[in-house]
Amino acid sequence: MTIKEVTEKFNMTNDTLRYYEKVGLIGPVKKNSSGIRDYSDNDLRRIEFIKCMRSAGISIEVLKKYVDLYEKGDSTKLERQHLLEEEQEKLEEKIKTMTDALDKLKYKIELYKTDKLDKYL
Amino acid sequence: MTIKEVTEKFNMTNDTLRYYEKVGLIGPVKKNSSGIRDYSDNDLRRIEFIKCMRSAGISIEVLKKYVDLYEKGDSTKLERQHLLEEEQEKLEEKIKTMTDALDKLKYKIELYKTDKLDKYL
DNA sequence: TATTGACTTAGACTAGACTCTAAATGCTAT
DNA sequence: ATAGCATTTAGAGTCTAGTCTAAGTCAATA
Repeated sequence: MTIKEVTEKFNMTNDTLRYYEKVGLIGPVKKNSSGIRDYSDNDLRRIEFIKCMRSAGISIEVLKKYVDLYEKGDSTKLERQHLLEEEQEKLEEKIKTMTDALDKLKYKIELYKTDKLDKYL
Repeated sequence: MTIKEVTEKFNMTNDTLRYYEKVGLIGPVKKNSSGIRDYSDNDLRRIEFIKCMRSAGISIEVLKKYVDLYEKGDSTKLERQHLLEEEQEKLEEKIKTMTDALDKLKYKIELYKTDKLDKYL
């Protein structure tokens, strides 16, 4: 699959794809005889995972660490699990923070709708 | 209230407080005869709101827009309401995105725990 | 009175994650 | 075979949201 097709499939730019490859999140992607990338199913699987985790705000640094552990083989399984568990906790906290903010936002909007706004921001 | 007390109350740095003031999110904060900031209750209320919205990822640009509308007076009420409603939608989407990612993360962790991990990242 | 520590400013710097540029090469359609 | 679009690289530039630095002022204390 060409880079163009990948960008369309996952709705991301080719710059981002090459950037992820450069920092080692994916690939190195196989290239054909004239040097053009040909993404494998495995590459696509990774990109999907990475994209999903990035959209949740997990940093490239953490993802890189996970990928590196994966590359080291089975002996890193437990460490990988712990890394994911830590990220799970962080993510749960973030969702909670955002849900709290959402509630406040909704409350404020309700004040606007019912014209019960006080004098404060 | 001094800047120090505010940083402690809201657990943020004085740099951030002065930065928010510089870009017009709060204040200008009243200063005493020797030029030192004395935050009012109103300032504190704003800081709390701003901090909460920032923690949910709402950009400084958007918050600045909201503050500017507020400063313009009652005639901007409807516009402010719409702005908040837009942010509410964005926030709900973000929370959904993150919840989806969290589910995938949990599933993956479950694979680790039950040793049912496949050969992929 | 001298020092210490909090506060002030303007402005430079940083981190993270892209995003863009330039220059070269490749592919495809006319 | 040539126009025109896609792809490649290395490396520079951008954006957001702070964070840090330097140089200075001020109040309280030893």
